[in-house]
Amino acid sequence: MLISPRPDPAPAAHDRLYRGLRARIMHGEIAPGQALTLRGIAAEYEVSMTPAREALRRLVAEGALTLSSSGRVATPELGNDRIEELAALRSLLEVELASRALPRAHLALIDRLQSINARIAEDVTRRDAIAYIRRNLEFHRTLYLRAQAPAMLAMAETVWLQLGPTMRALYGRVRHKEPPHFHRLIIAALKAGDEPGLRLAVRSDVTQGLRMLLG
Amino acid sequence: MLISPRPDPAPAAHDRLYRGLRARIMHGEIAPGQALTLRGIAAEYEVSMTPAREALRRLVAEGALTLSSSGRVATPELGNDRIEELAALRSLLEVELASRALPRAHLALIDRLQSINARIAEDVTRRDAIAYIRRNLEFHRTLYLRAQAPAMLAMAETVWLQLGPTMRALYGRVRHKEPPHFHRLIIAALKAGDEPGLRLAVRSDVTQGLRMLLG
DNA sequence: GCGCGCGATTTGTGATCACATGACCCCATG
DNA sequence: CATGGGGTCATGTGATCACAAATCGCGCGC
Repeated sequence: MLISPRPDPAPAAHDRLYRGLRARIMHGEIAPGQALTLRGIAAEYEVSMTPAREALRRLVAEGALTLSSSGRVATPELGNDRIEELAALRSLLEVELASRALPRAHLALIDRLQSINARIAEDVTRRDAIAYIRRNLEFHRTLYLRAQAPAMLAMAETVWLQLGPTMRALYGRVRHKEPPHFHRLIIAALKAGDEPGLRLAVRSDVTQGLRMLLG
Repeated sequence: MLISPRPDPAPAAHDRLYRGLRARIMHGEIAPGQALTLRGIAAEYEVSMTPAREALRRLVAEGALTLSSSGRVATPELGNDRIEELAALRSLLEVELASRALPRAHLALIDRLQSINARIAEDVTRRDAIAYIRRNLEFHRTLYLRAQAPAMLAMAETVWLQLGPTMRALYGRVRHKEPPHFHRLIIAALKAGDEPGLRLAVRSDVTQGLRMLLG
């Protein structure tokens, strides 16, 4: 009796659409206010409307897309107060996640964070905003995975998702010259086992980018 | 030029299903581990499978339902670590929400909270667990609405949703004799404008109920 | 030249159907 | 009596269709 060598050959169409769209939104590949049509998405992924509807509905439920009164979906155009609120949420959640990850952060993790940070520096000099956003989130997610708090991490990712299109607009117009300063503070605090310093560094890193969007 | 007297006569079927199911889950009317079938839900609400699928998918996206590997949906059966994590999330979010509501809390709000609290006492003596859960959440939501932080409130409600079926199991087996003690502390702190006291009272109230579920 | 209204087209909603898969149950067999 | 196999039924997935409403554009009239 042989076990099938591939346990799941078909990852379900609606899930494929969901993952693809989610990644594009979170990484800022879609501008704020851009409308997405059911038939358009369906045609792009070469499926029917049904899975496209489910994927979009799921993203709307997570706040990644807004649903107009007539049912049209589009990426959200965030007002200043909403951006401020989401930044506060990032602060709350990510400071807690970092704090929980601290006692579990061993050397291999710090090495990984430093290598991600090096790649971020490359993306900065290459002026690649989308790659920068993606790797910045990878930096944070790598750290927070050590917190062993999946529900909390999921909530943080939901916030990232909601900020995705806006971050694109931000990094698209701001000229980045410095590699991430606060990331080095985070790594230093991790090395030193300095929890208050880590909390401050994470809060600063999270707040920094969004603050210039408000001014 | 006349404006139509009823701007939205048809609240959309899938949304009606979503709201109905969401309320039932959040208020603990569905036991943990209970399976929900597409055709069953569709028949219960007298619609076809399509809107039922969207409503269930949306609830899955919010964490209110879990999706097995074969696509079946059921209310989640939470492990102790997950419950602990969700309680920590409630603490984080709701302490912040209460803190933001404090400077805006005027007398009318406190009166409303006290009247809700009185009804909770009635529900306790009546041993009505579902009514108790519903009014307890109403108490918290009424306070947090003053925080003017819709995204944060939405996240808190998502956590409530995930805890809904588990809370039912909790209050179903615990014999409640005392009316909510910490609610009175919250009201007292609001009256006194005592922010540290308010934070402590909210954290205690949120943690109290879940702690006995872990032991 | 400008605004308004009407019509064609786009778009979301919901129903129905065909299909594949996983679950469950009953019975035969050791 | 326990156990395994086979078949039936239940269930999720995705496609297609009909319909209604909203949107956009074009042309007419002022």
